[in-house]
Amino acid sequence: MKIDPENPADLSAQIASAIRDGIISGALIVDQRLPSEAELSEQFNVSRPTVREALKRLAAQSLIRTQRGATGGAFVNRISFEEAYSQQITTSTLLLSMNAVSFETACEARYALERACAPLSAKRRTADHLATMRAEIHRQSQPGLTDEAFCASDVAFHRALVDGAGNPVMSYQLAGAVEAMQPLMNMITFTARSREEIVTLHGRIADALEAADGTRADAALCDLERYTLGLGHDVMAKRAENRAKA
Amino acid sequence: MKIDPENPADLSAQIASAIRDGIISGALIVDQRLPSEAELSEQFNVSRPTVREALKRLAAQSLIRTQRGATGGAFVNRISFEEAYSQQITTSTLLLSMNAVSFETACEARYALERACAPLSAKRRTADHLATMRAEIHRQSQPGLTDEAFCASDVAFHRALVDGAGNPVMSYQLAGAVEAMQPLMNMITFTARSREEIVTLHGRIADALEAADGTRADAALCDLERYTLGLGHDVMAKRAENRAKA
DNA sequence: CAAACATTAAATGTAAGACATATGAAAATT
DNA sequence: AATTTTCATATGTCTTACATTTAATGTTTG
Repeated sequence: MKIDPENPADLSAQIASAIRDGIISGALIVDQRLPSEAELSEQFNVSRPTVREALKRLAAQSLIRTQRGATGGAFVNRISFEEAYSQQITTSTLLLSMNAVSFETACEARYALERACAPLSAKRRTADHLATMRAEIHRQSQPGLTDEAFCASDVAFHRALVDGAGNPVMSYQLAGAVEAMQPLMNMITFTARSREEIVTLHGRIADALEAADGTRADAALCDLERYTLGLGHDVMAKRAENRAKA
Repeated sequence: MKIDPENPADLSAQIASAIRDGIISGALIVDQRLPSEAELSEQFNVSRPTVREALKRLAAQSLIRTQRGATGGAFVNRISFEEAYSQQITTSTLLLSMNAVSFETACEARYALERACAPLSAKRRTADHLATMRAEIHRQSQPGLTDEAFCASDVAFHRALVDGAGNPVMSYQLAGAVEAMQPLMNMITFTARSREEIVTLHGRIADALEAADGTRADAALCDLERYTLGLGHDVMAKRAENRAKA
């Protein structure tokens, strides 16, 4: 693991890569302490700042954590679901916003994956999950809500649905799909009428999950997808119209 | 964006965070050049190494790329699907291996998500996707194959299935779910009998997709999930047995 | 003897200055 | 006019130094 070619380009990247491989392969165990920066710089025959750059790269991926002080150092980090969530979300969000992914494509992916959670969530959702969903539905029906707050509540509702499946791996995977849609959804101006429609559909979903009826939940999600897609189309059409005027 | 509290802890993390926010919020556009390291260090009132550590953090997330030379510098990077894939995969793999996720949980998540692709893939898969799947099935029926190679081919088969849905966002999301399972699958010793069974099930999936029959593909995936789960249980049981002996 | 306090050592965090190297653009030469 | 040379700029790296945090050690005192 501790080798380094003579290639004098991007030493810090190479070192980061070597350590990363050690972690992935299991040669470095969780909570194990890496050698100190001084020792690493000796091992790799580079200066301490170079080692530090490498360590910062790994810290950015939550692969290590550092601690100051006498017993400090860099430790292999047990990547938590929370950290993985947030990385997933930033990556997904940027991927969508930077690559001109169409509303349809993102929407299709999101609902296809979410529908995969529906039958599991119908079986396993707890009273807690249902309560969260009902609370978000109630919030969504408040008249004074801004569009952003409405979207945020929408995300919270859908997260409760996904978490109801009781499978943390699915929650993690879905985090990206659900949250990354929010910027796209934020572009939509929700009329009173459309909010009402969405609240109704959310209610149908919650009812189905409460009745442990996965099929009905799936159907409601399909309807919601269709409706959301329609809203998106309207917005895009209006934008095209405005562009034509200008 | 260019502010920094007096908190003298983790300056490089704060700077990275500030720039990251700028990218996410859209204040910094793709391909836009950041100020030079010297300028940044002046703006933030820190030294150049500190700025560099911050930039390396961002580079590790593929948020920026750097270029040497006269017109060089740090540029906001358009995160490609490829890069997002590989980040997804390392994060997912580590998350699973470090958090004692059970084989059942991972398996359930993977097949639930994969089944979400089935109906879309039945509609849209190209001849290319089918050819890849057939080729992998053929490879899987070769007798001399190692277990690792068998698993790798399995992953390739399932990726073709997922890609067949023609939705890059789904392919991205699924990359983690499918590839992160591989280390868990690699622990399984595949007998000739079990390989035969899996190849048969893969054949059924390919047939269903060729016939554009999403329902049949879904059923075959369900069977495959059940069978895989059974294999996993056998392995775990044998391990427990061996532990009891020792 | 024990507890509170001070000291110390080891590690990361930050700074400053220097040199190496890559690279595009301008200037000089043929 | 085309080619070569020079040069300025920016990143990549090294060296050295100091600041800060933190736990262990040593010391003093009740």
